[in-house]
Amino acid sequence: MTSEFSISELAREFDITPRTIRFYEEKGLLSPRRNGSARIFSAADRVRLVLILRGKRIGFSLEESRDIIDMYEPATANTRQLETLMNKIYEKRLQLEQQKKEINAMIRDLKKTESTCRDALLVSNNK
Amino acid sequence: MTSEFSISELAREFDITPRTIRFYEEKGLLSPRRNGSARIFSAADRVRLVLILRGKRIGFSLEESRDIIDMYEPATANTRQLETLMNKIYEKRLQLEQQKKEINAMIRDLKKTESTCRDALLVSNNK
DNA sequence: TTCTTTCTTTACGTTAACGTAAACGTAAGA
DNA sequence: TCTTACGTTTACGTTAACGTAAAGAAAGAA
Repeated sequence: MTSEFSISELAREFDITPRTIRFYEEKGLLSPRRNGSARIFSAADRVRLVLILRGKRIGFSLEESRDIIDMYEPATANTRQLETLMNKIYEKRLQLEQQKKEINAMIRDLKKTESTCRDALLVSNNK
Repeated sequence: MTSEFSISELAREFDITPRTIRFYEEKGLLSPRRNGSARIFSAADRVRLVLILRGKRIGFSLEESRDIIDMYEPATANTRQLETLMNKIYEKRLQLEQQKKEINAMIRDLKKTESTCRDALLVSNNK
């Protein structure tokens, strides 16, 4: 019950095509185990896919997502590597905070427009 | 002092190329006034450009940004149009809220990794 | 007047992120 | 045994979002 998946299982679950998954592997974002020539995806592979798709929704390129995902697994790094990694993580967090601000600004503007619309509707209904 | 701008002025201010601005016009996101053949950008044009660039940072395509920006100017719409517009705005807001959640999730994960790094550094320094 | 700057249009090139199709292997079911 | 389903690799096609270069107009400085 070590949960493994075929390429089409994952494709179906996340509503993407097998081609997309193969493309991610081609770009070094995934490296599933093989059974002969067939790909076998572990639970960890699945998690990576989830992170890739999340990155997409946030607006990251595949390269950015790969960089971020690689941060999640420091593995066996020395002190120097750990320090530069922490800096990278900090930078990414700043970037994400910035994106949140932009999103909030856009939401605020949309709310304003929405209330303007509502007012216009009230006027046209009460006249 | 009705603040107008040339194409290169805007390009410099936002650190993009004139080509990019022309491209946005080509795609219907901008429609600056003309003096002969030269483009003259109003303050309103500049605001639209700001919104386009903000959309990019959030991860929107130019088409999405155009749709959103068009929402900002209901102009002279009838009741039916206003209602569908409000629905669109609502949808976009939901999408943005969702993006915020994804960003928060990513920040949370990065924080976890960061503290893991910090722990590793402490160990290697104190041993 | 010639040079430099800034603008224009037209058009072909480039990168990312896949789509699509060809050509083939393999295993299960009618 | 034939078909259907799923898998593979290879390779060319497509769209978005510009980059880049060519060729020329207009305007100001030396």
